[in-house]
Amino acid sequence: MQPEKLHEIDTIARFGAVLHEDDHLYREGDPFSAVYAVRSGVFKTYTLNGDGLQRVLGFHLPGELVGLDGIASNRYFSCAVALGTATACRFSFDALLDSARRFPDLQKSLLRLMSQEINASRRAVLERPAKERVVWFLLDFSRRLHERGQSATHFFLPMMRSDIANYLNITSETVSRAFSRLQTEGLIGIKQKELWLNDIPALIHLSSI
Amino acid sequence: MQPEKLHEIDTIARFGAVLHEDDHLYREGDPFSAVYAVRSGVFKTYTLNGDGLQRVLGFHLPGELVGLDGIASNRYFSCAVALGTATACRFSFDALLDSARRFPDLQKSLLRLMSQEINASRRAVLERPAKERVVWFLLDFSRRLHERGQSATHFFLPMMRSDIANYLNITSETVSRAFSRLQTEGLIGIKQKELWLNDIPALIHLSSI
DNA sequence: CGTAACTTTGACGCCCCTCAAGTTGGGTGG
DNA sequence: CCACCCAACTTGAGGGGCGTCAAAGTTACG
Repeated sequence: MQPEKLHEIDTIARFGAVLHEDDHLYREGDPFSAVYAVRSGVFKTYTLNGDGLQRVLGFHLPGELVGLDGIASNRYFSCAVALGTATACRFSFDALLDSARRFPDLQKSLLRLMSQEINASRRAVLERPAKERVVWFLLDFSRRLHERGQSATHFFLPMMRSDIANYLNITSETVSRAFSRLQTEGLIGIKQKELWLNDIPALIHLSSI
Repeated sequence: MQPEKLHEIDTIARFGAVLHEDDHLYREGDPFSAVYAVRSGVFKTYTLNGDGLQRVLGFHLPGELVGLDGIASNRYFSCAVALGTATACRFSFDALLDSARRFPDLQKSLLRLMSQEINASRRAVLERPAKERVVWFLLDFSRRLHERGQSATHFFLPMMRSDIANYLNITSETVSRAFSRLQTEGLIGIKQKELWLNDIPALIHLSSI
């Protein structure tokens, strides 16, 4: 959103407490009353299928909005959990709607944000082979970190391999094998959760998204 | 949306001409100025990838809204084409936004519609085996027809096998084999584009969505 | 009736899932 | 501080589902 609107937003925002690993912003089925803007750290959103297993919907960095999926049924459609220490800013949805009515720019921003989610490129990548999905994930994460002033070539992956795998709809073994292969090819370096992207152009060529 | 709001909507709606097979409501990249409500017939939405191939995003029945994806970038993100004779109702987006400001219920309806698209169950089904995808497609189409007063057990599929396949991210051969298998199992009957669902409970059990 | 587009069916191969075993690293308690 | 434990990660072997390729069957339309 535009910086000149931030003072408007502040009037309806309530800052939440500091969250730690496994703390939830909200859970699937909770009554919907607010959306949250990530302020620091990384959040994971997921739903639970019939067997109680997670289906990872996304990883959310500072500045991104979570909870919009609750609009549809007045209950949250997903769970949002902190991956490590994190903070988020709460926006009462009723107040946000009211402001949106009075400020057309805010209304448009809200609609634009939701429209972007509908068009999300993640859907396209789920139709590609496993290796391309993994490369796309790394490039997407890198780009979003870079947009927030962090290094695009050296960063940490706060989530487990199984979360990445679940998000990309492949198995953690396949993610592991893809990482290993990319490392022996020299395109990335990886040590635990620490990651280097050595040849972003080559990676972009590989992902072809 | 609520019937009691329809007279409001009519004031901003402009009825378009009758469309025929292959006529487009809009094309990817066109400047975004309006959304469309399907009034009769079926529309297909799709994007074009780098090689000029289609990627089918959805099939849209009377009462459903298409074109919302254009909000994100002020240009349509997809193409919308009629599958046979069809009509659609045009809503100027600026007028719609203005009305949404004055009528909170309309604002909420719009947001709810978009939120539903974000949560669309289609995403979940793309993570299932081919046969389940096909069964889900049939059940989804059947349900939506039934909600519009048509038969849930006997109907026509206006799209080609390759469109169904593309939509479900499998090949048309796999769709064909799934149809054949379901027919020999007695769960469906299929002759050209004419379809019977003989055992919906069994099909629901198969799709497990 | 002929042609082109669509659909169906079969054979084959590869990618990725499953299953299994081994390795690594962080956390805990003695 | 060290030994232990458990979760997470890595690596390998084997199998099955689905894509690819090919060919025959079917329908629409001139």
